[in-house]
Amino acid sequence: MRKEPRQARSREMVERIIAAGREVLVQAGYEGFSTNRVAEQAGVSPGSLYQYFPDKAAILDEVIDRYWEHNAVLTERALGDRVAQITPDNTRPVIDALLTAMEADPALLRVVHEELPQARWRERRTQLVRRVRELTTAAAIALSHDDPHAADAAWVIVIAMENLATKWVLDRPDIDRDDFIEELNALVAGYLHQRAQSRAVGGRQRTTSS
Amino acid sequence: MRKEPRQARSREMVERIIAAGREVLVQAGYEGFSTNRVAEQAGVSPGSLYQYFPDKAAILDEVIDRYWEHNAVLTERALGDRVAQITPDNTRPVIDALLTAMEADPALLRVVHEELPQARWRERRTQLVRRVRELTTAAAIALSHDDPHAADAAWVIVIAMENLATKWVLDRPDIDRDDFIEELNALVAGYLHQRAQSRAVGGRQRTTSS
Amino acid sequence: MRKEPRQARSREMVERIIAAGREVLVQAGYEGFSTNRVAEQAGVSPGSLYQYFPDKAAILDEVIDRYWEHNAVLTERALGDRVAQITPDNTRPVIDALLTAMEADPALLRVVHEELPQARWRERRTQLVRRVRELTTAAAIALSHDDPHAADAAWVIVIAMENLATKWVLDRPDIDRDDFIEELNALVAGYLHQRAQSRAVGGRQRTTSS
Amino acid sequence: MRKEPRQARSREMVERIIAAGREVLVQAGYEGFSTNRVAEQAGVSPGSLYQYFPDKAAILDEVIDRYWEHNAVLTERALGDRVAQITPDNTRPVIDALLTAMEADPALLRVVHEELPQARWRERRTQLVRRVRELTTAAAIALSHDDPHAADAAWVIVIAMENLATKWVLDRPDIDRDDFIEELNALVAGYLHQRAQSRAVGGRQRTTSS
DNA sequence: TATGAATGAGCATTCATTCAT
DNA sequence: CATGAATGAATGCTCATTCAT
Repeated sequence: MRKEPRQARSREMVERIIAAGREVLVQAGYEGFSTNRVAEQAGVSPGSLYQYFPDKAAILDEVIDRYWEHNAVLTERALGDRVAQITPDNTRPVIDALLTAMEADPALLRVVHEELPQARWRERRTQLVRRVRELTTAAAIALSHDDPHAADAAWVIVIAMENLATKWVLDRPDIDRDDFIEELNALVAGYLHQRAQSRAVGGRQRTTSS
Repeated sequence: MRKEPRQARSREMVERIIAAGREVLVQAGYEGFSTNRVAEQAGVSPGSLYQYFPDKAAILDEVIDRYWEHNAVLTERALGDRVAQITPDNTRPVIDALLTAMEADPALLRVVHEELPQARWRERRTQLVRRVRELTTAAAIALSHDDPHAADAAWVIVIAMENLATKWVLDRPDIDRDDFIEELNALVAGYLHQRAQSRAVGGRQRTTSS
Repeated sequence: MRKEPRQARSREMVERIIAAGREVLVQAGYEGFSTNRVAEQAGVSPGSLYQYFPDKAAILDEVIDRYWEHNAVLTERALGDRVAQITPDNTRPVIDALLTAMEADPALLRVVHEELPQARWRERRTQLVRRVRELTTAAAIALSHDDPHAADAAWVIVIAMENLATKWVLDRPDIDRDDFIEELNALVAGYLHQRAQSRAVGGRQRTTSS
Repeated sequence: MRKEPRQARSREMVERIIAAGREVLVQAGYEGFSTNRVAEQAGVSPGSLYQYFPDKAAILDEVIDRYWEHNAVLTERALGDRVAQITPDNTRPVIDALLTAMEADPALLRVVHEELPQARWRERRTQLVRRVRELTTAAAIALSHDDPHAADAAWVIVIAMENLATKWVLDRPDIDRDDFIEELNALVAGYLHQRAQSRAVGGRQRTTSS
């Protein structure tokens, strides 16, 4: 019981450091993410950082983890509400949820996507993606029961959606939000129909050979 | 004319530095790209770098420039050979060319896409993308003459293609190369048909409003 | 109050660096004044310098400032004691004070006068000089109330005094200290009398015209 | 005889390098005086410098030597013309000559006096000074035949003249040229009379003792 | 001789990390 | 626990000098 306050203290410090880390990441970018700055932002001495994290990388890892977790939760929640409405022809709720999640913190989104060495957080990204992928695979399969390439299609859709949504938020192309959702919906729907049709017609045509 | 050998010497040195720069970039990553390492890799003294490049950034820029130029040339050439075969229903040659270009140097592709701060080289990327985009816009318009959103569709397609191809090369999902080309072709074709059809049916349906 | 030792630590470190800086300046000269050398001389790591000074120039500035301040204080004190005895015919106390100040640290005097780019520290020098100049102007005016060239005379005297004293300390000509003071006193006194007399006789004679 | 052209070539190159060195010294200052700049200014390769001078310092030495030599010649010539007019009461021609010499190249004068480490060229400076000193000593002795301190007086006068003239040219105080010459003349004349008088009255008065 | 590419020790400065207090 | 002064290896870059051609 006497340990409680200490534990509480620890958690509080960890949170403070992570919050400061996120702030610094957003304000100063990946290259400006220095331990001194994080410590200063957290109102803590540089040495204290090392009581809670083994090194600078660990702080950054935690910040990024939190970011993906946060996004995953947002998406989960959004999907949970609307999952009933989703069909291969109407993926708008999913896309909307995705966009909403990304629009929550564009500054951090930018740093995460454009400044971080992606390799280090590849696994983390997967977690957000997974749920959407599952749904998509289900949809692809629903449309064409015995498609041996359904998983491929799901991969294509998820990657495309994630990147298009990200780029739309970051690069702000001159496309209205609703129009954009419409385009993505058309992309998915068209893709699935096209595939179903190709299979019905009798397999793939190959015009190239590598 | 008697100066030729000297010029040759210069070129040789420039090439050596750039090759070393590329090597360091691949091996040590963007953060490990230091002038001392480049010099060492080139078997040259640090001072020599500065006879051929004004500063570190210039070396890096040249490495990246070469990369994009290389890709652009490869793509151009590939497209040149097959451009006649391209239709909205058969984008396989374009996709194949794109993949081939990217497969040429996956290690560098990884650094360029996953470690470089994108902001600094945004413009470079555009140059390769442009040619594909033009073709795509043309295709979108061809399919639906008075579509006010043709440019949106082109944006969607180009971003999707670029990212899917990149991710396929880098993340090596378990998808056969030909199958992958097939999927991308279906994605584009399905998308364009879906859009054409939606427009024919009488405008868009909106289920969400933000 | 409990912070005192820390403050003391800081002061101590600053003093150590400045002392080292002075030592390096004297031993290695202006051109040899490098941060690494200062750090080594201070028995400190190069990085530590930058906790107390923003850059190399700041260390150097502080060393020079201290030097001038020290000189100014010495001179002020010396003058304070003897100012009553000063007349146009007896400037010995001023000269003595000036010499005493300069003799305090001839090695540093040498660097300051012979190695520093004067432009950068012109202003500093002025501060010490000013007091003497005021006294001198007063003396010049006292001797000849309505002389429009009194300021010129003050300038001549101050520049001459400063340089003669400096050169005497640095070049160690074979002149006894008391004899030297006597000579300078004669120089000033003779100058002022000569000028007063010339004016009385009826203005200046010009033998040259430019 | 076949060696003549080579020798001529050598001389020419040496001259070119020295001229370039002077130019660089004036334009870029002592800190900007780099071998590369000198070579470039001379239209010569950096390596060639080392055929004629052992190192950078040697070039600089020669430039400074020439400067003092030049000044000495100018002064000699000026004095030669007017030496008959010089008396203890009329040093105007000497001063005028001194000023004229210094005014010939104020930019170089500035570098030589305010940027160069004086210690390295102490001896050179002496050469210009010597002639004036001799004349002055003669004048001092003329005024007071058996003065054991005549040499001291000469030293005082020469140092004072040199520095006052230099400072006048460089700092451009608000003193008319003719007025300035008048002041210096008064300084010398007054000084010599004062000393003669003191000696006549019966030796020196000491009010200070160190 | 003359060249100029190549050198490499040296510079000022930064910042993740440690450790005595 | 928390501190923050101290560290020192590493950075990008300069420039006097050398030497193969």
